[in-house]
Parts: sequence; structure tokens; C-alpha cells
Amino acid sequence: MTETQTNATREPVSKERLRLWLRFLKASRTIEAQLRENLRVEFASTLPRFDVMAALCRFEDGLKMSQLSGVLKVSNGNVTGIVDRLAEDGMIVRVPVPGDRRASLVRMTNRGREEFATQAAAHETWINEMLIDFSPSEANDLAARLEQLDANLQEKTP
Amino acid sequence: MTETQTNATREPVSKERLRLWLRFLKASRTIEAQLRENLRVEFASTLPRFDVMAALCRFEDGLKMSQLSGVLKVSNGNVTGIVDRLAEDGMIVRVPVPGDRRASLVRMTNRGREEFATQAAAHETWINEMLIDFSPSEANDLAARLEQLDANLQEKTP
DNA sequence: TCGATATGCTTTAAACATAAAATATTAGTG
DNA sequence: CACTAATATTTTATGTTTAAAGCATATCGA
Repeated sequence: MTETQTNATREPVSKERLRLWLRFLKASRTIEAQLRENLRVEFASTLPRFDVMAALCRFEDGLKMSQLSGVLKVSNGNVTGIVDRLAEDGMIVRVPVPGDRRASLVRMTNRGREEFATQAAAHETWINEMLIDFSPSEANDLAARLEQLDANLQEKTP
Repeated sequence: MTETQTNATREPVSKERLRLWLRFLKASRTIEAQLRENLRVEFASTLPRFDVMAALCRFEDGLKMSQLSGVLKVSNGNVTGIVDRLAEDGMIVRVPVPGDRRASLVRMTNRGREEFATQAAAHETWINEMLIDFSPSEANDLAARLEQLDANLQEKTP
């Protein structure tokens, strides 16, 4: 059975969707590259570090390593290294979990929260400048659309 | 001068744009992760390998290493390794350039073209399924919008 | 309780990524 | 023709990322 036949039994393939993905990916990479550069130059930091701090700031009670890698969609082993370095820099701490000697909670320190507040403000400004040609309401609409997309994708691959 | 003052002299920061970026990034990562997984499972390959083959298929006459890294926007040294592995697998070949003993053209082999055709068809199907809740015309509109965004971003940072 | 299995995390191996140095070749200039 | 600069690529050093293997600990059913 060929691909063409497989598709024919389902639904015609839309070239438009492929095109959308290619544009999507390109824009995403352009913005990410700029953010990386900005973080490196302004704060001697990286996007993964920023992401980890952002996640931990959203969850005041801390997150377990596995939860963290789940939230960030990054591999388990990867998180270990990033957390190691952030802990060395005093931004976060590992706290033992009372009932479970395998796990540890990762939480922000006060110093980390302070530092992140500064970085987050700058980050917001950078994004705002890069996406300046989206009006707030257009941004809102598109954000909602993307949230719906991601929700659908998540439920396809749990 | 503080960040806040800088913003005040320009334009109020839009929370909506930040939200848009966060959704954008999340969806992008979800899709990319799925593509990586699919390429790994179905074809024992990776996204960078796919990207190189896609670029070489677009340029039938082959590309020099430096052109390839330019098209893909990755560093020169990086391409060397990916091309080495693809060449080992017989997907591509390095051809000496007649007038210039420094350079070599990288081109697809027939086997590589065949293999890529299979992978590209699968790739298109995966994307089509993941973006199924975008109608072709909505996909078209959004793709155009993103192309415009990326063009604006490029001209900001040449 | 005990053995199997699941969970939480770290370590490891391979691929990928960048920047900078090294190598080789070519082109231009006096 | 020699000297310099430019070009094309690879190598090296360093670091990131993922998948999978490896420990340690927990949980659950017989």
C-alpha cells in the first residue's frame, strides 16, 4: 500500500498546513535565537535556565524533577544539569521530600526570585518589541487558537 | 535609565504579546518533539538530518558546505558532522569542485532521494494530522501572517 | 513478607551545536 | 614572483540535548 492510497482513505493532505508549519518553525527559531542572544549578553544566562526559573516561580511550593521536565517538555537527564548549575549559583535549592527519599523538591530562593523578576521584565519587553505588529487583541485571539491546538495535540499523545 | 522608564518613553507593554509567545513556543515544542520521535521511530533519523536532506533536494545541483550552513542557519562545523553521517549512510555524496580544490559540492544520491521522498511524504502526513484543526484557508492566512512577522524580525536584526 | 513492577532521579553515550583555531587553497597586489 | 588577504572546509574545545541504561526507593499483589 502506498502513502497516496493511505491518505486517500482518510483525507486529502493539505499543502497549506505544511506551509503553515514551516513558517511557524522559522518564526519560532528567529525569536528564540534573539532571546538566547539577549539572555546571554544581558544576564549571562540561557533560555533553559530562564525556563526553569519561570516554571518554579509559577509553582511556589516547588516542583519535583520529573514534574519540572514534564512542564518544560525537556528530557529528564537534561533537567538535572540545569538544576545543578542554578543551585550552584544560589538561584534555587533542592529540598528533600519527607515521605520519599528518592524525590526532591526544587524551589526558588529569595535571591533567585529577585534575579528572575529582573530577567522576566526584560524578557517581556523583548517579546513585546518583537511581536509589536500584533495588536493586543490579535495576539489574544491567536494565543487562544494556539492554546486550543496544543490541547488537542496533548490529548493525541498523552 | 531603568527598564520601566525605557518602556514608558515608548509604548505600554502588552501582556497579550507575552502570552502569545508562550503559547507559540509551547505548540512549537510539542510539534517538534513529536516530529523528532516519529523520525526516530519510523526512520531511525533525526530532524537535523531531515533538514539537510530537504535542503539538498531543493538544490538539485548540490550545495557547498558553506552554502548548506547558510541555508540551514547552522554553524559551519556543525554541518560537517551531519554530512559525514549522511554520507556514511549513502544518502549523499561529496563531489570535488573542478576549479577549486578547497571546496566540495554535497549532493543527494539516488538512494538518498528515494529515502527522502518516503520521509517527506510521512512528514507531510504527520504535520497534516497535527494541524488538522486548521482549515486550509486558515492555515494559509496564518502562514502569511507569520511570514510577514519573520520578515519584520529579520530586518530588525540583519 | 517477598518478589515483581513502578517511580524518581542521575549517569552515560551519541548526536547536535557553536565559536575559534588550524589547514589548505585561491586570488589579488606590488 | 613573493606576500598578503580572502575563501572553503575541517578540527578542536566546550557545552547542550535526548534516549536509554542504571541505581535507589516505593508500592502492590500473592
